[in-house]
Amino acid sequence: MNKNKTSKRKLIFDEEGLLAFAAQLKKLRSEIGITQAQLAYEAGVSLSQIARIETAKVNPTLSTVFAISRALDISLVRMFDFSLPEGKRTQKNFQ
Amino acid sequence: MNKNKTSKRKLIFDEEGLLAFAAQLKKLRSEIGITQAQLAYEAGVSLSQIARIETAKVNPTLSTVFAISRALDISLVRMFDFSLPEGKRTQKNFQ
DNA sequence: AGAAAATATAGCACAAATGCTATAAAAAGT
DNA sequence: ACTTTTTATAGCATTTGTGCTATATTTTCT
Repeated sequence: MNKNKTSKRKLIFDEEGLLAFAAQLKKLRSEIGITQAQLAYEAGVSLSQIARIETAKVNPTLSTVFAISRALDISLVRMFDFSLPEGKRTQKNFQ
Repeated sequence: MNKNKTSKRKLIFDEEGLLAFAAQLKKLRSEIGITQAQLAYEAGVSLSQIARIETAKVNPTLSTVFAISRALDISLVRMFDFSLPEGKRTQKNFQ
C-alpha cells in the first residue's frame, strides 16, 4: 500500500532532447530518401513508433535507436551528431 | 480477449548493442573517476538503474542517456563513439 | 584478515514504450 | 480538383523501464 495519496515517482521525459533527436532522425531519413514505412520495415519497428519518435511523442529505447541506426546504415556517432539542449537544472544537479 | 494462447508480440532487446553501450559508459565514468552513486545523483537517475545499465540488464531510454551525458559532461558523440555490433539479421532486414 | 565502500541483484509498484489496427490529416502526384 | 502516398494520431493490450528499498556480492583500504 502506498502511504502517499499521490506518488511522486516521475520518470524523466527530456522533451528538448527528444525534439532534437526527432529533428536529427527526420533529417537523416530525408537525406537518404526513404519513407517512415520503409524505415520501419527495415528496422523491424512499427510505423506508428517511427512516427511517434519523429514527433517526439515518445522516449525511445536504445535498442530501438540501434535498430534505426542499422536500418539507415548510419553510425551512432552520426545519429547523435547534434547538440543536446542544456536541459533544465534541477535541485539535484544545480552546482 | 486474446485469440492466441501466447502473444507473439516481442519488444526489441538488443543485447549486443546494450553490452557495448554498457562498456562505453563504464569506461567513460571510470576515466572521469566518479562512482555509480555520484553519477546517479548528478543525473537524477536511481543508483539501481545506473547499475542495471552498466550490466546491460535493461534497455535504457534516450532521456536517461541524455541525463547521463549531461551529468558526465560528455557529448553524445563521445558517448556513442563505439562500434555497434552487427546484430542478427531478421527475415525483415535480410536482403 | 577485517572494515568500508562500491557494485550488483532482487522484488514490487507504477509509468511508459511498443505493437497492432484503424483513421485522420497533410503532402505529393497526376 | 482528385487520387495516392505519406505522416500523424488514437485506443488498447502487453511488455518493460524506472524508482524505491533491501540485501548480497565484490572491490578497495587499512
